[in-house]
Amino acid sequence: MATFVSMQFTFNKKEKLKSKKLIERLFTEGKSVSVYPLKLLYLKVEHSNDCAIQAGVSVSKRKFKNAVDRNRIKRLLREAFRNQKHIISERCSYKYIFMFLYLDENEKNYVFIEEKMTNLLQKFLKKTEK
RNA sequence: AAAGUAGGUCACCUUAUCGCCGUGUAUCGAAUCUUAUUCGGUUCAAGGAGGAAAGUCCGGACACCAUAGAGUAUCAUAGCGGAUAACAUCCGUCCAACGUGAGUUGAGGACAAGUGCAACAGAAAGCAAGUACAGUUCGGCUGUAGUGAAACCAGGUAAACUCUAUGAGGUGCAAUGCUAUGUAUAUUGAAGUUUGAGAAUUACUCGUUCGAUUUCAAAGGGUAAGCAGCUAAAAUUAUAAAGUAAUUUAUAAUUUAGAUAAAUGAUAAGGACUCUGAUUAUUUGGAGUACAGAAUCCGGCUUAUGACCUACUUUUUUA
Repeated sequence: MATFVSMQFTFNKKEKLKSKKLIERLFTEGKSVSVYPLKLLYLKVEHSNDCAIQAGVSVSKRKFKNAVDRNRIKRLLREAFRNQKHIISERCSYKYIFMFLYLDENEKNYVFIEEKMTNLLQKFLKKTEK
């Protein structure tokens, strides 16, 4: 049981959204939830591998000009999702693909982003359970 | 001390917890034709962005295209000598310009091959003229004066055309090869008929290669799937020798990222440094720690940028 709990905080290659086809579908057909400055695009998928959720992260080039800043935001988002994803994985029965977008133009600290991530995921659950 | 010139070094550190990436070891499970291989999980171990990784501006390595051949055009380079795989880079040196100086910069081949251009002044700086005076063989023939750096025959200018010498085939790792899935019709090969519309090759010309249609056979568009290419190299460090130096040679040691919506992170505590407020002569509060992220790999150039060190120059002060 202890191993199961520790596994919840991982975010390895399998859980990353990689297929370009799926990403394109997500952007065209996906629905969205947002808690500023975060936005979540999601799509229910039939065929997938073992993991319940595949997630990706995206930061626009217009808002953050330098690659260093973009990387920084992506890492923060990924970290926040990694720590909070148990909210979803415990209660969600379908398979989804996710894409997180960052909308603000300024960099925020980790505590702020993690808080927003929690709110966002709870909002997502409420919306899908209805 | 201030202002400057040249060169070099480092790129905040430590610990804990939770994660990411590939590698290796051990182990567990599954698959296959063999005690071996492949795939997946777990444990442990050692590693995991830069001096510019950036701009993509030069030069190579490497790969493919088979005429990549000849000529023209185009582009690049340009004192002299050297280094290098190569260069528009680097080193030495001469000359010129700038700076009080340490130094910096150079777009430094040729104008007796031809063509073009030239502010102001001047009648005129080529194609058209011409002022004054003097001489005269009476011909706008000769001389002098006036303008100007230069005046009718020479000079300046090649970040003007041009000439000279040297060099350059094209496209780029989304190259290219293999594997998987698997179908319209372009493709390839062979044979028959046809002898020419056209296509490809570097911008053009020549040259070269292909060719229109029918039948048969093979393979294949695309899917940005997977694997290889993919990191051990013009490598790094140390010592010695040669050379003014760039650099070269020899010996020894070391192994140093390989991701692909793209890993190299997050949090906490402590320390270091900088700025700053208070207090005061050692404490304490706050803020900050530049520029910036590998994407086939090297050598440069350019741009961005924090701190420190060394040598030198000028000025001022003191002795």
